Amino acid sequence: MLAVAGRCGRLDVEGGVAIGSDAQSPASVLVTLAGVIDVRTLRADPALARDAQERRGEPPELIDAVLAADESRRVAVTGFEAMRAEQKQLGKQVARAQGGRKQDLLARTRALAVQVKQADADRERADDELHALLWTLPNLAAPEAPAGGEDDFRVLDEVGQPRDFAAAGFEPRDHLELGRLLGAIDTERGAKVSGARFYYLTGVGAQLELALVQAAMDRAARWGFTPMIPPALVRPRAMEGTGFLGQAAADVYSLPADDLYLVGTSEVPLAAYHADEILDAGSLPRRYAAFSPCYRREAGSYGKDTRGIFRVHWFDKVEMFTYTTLADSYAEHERLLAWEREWLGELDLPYRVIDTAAGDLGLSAARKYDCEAWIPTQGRYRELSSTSNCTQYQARRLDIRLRAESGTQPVATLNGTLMASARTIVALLENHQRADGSVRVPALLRPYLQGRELLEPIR
RNA sequence: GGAGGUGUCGCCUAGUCCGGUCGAUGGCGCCCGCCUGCUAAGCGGGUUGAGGGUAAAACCUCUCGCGGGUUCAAAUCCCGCCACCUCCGCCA
Repeated sequence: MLAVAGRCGRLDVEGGVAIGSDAQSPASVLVTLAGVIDVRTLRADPALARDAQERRGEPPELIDAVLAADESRRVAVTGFEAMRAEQKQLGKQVARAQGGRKQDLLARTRALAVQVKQADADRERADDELHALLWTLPNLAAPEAPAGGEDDFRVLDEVGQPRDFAAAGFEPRDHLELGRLLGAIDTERGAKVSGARFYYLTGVGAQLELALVQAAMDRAARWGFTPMIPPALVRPRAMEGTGFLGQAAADVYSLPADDLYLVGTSEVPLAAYHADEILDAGSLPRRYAAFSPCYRREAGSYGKDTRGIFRVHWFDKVEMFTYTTLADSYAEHERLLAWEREWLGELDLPYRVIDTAAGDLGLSAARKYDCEAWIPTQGRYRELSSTSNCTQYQARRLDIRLRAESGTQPVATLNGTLMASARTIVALLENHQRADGSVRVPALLRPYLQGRELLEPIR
């Protein structure tokens, strides 16, 4: 749900070979792989990087362009620095010199100043060119991620049994119809006021969302996450740093008059939270759970999921986010998945877990698991939550480091949905409905709904 | 929205009027060593980050909120921006 599938991820993958999941230690492999965005590592082993690009379905030539830009940059840097050093030396002599000798020095140094300025401009241009190229590179797909595109995911697990409504003797209503019966969802007025893909949660619908949010935040806090309510409008830096202005740019709402963006997920403000900071290794992992609205333009999804509130321009979400070391990130990814599963289990929803294919990863993810809940009226599993290991990709862009004995190094960042409101409501209503249109409240939510066990149709 | 003030290496701070001797003072904290039954105190040293360079060093460059300008030379002068603080106005 987080990553909006984009153009880059759609290219056909040819010869993309996923290294089997039995590959020894994922950590040891990825320590080197994840550093690819670091030019020096890339310089040291370009073949590895080219190969990684191909597995994602991306053009490997980009790596060579980066290397060329890097070479030019180093030439420019060396040239500038040599001149600048001379200028500083002469400058010191100028300060001490007198009379004619001073005039001679000034003449030399004046000429040099022009050259230094030129060299500095060259260096800056070379720097910008390298930087621009580097920022177009996506993170490297983990060797374990299945090769291919959107449909090439691997199913890791299925939990629970989809209900047999035929056996129960009634035809399931879809969430929109249930929402009307319960007085919980109003899409007509949502469209009147804001347009297509907008809605009002009304009455018990509003209460249900608040219950879900509170239950999710309470759980996250219990698991050790620091509760957060972050800003939903951010500067370009935060958006770029998290990789959302690349392939997903068309799905981002922007406010050009104020140079701000509406976030599609609180992953953005949570990742940028520690931008430009150096964290003590001892303070990791740092875990945050944020409640925020999420805004998505859903460009390119015309005609998809147009009924109800399954795919909307705005919803609220409780998101988990972790800062940790690269070495720990793989285990943390599994932990985030485990928490997502625990949550879905407590909601009594049948779901499956998939391992997203390399070509369907967002710009910044190295690996992504989605949890998909069964939607009875659609007869299939649909994404309810998603967790990504972004390794050091976002941390490099946002300059978030950790202090270790051997200097500093980028941290690893991970994110995972705990509760995305609109879709969770869809899944709850449809899966827990009864013949009379009432809906059973899972035990976990009852304390947050005044003990109610059933949501009843109004009138 | 209006007026004023502030922004220095983890924290605090000197320097900015009068440009070069300031990559930058001092204290706290932290690290290493000495000393000491132990701890504390004391003594000596170290302690921004990044890039280039090297086998590794040496060495060089950049970094005083950010960006630009003036100058042979900018923490220091000029311009713009940002953030924070105070006061006034407005407002959920």
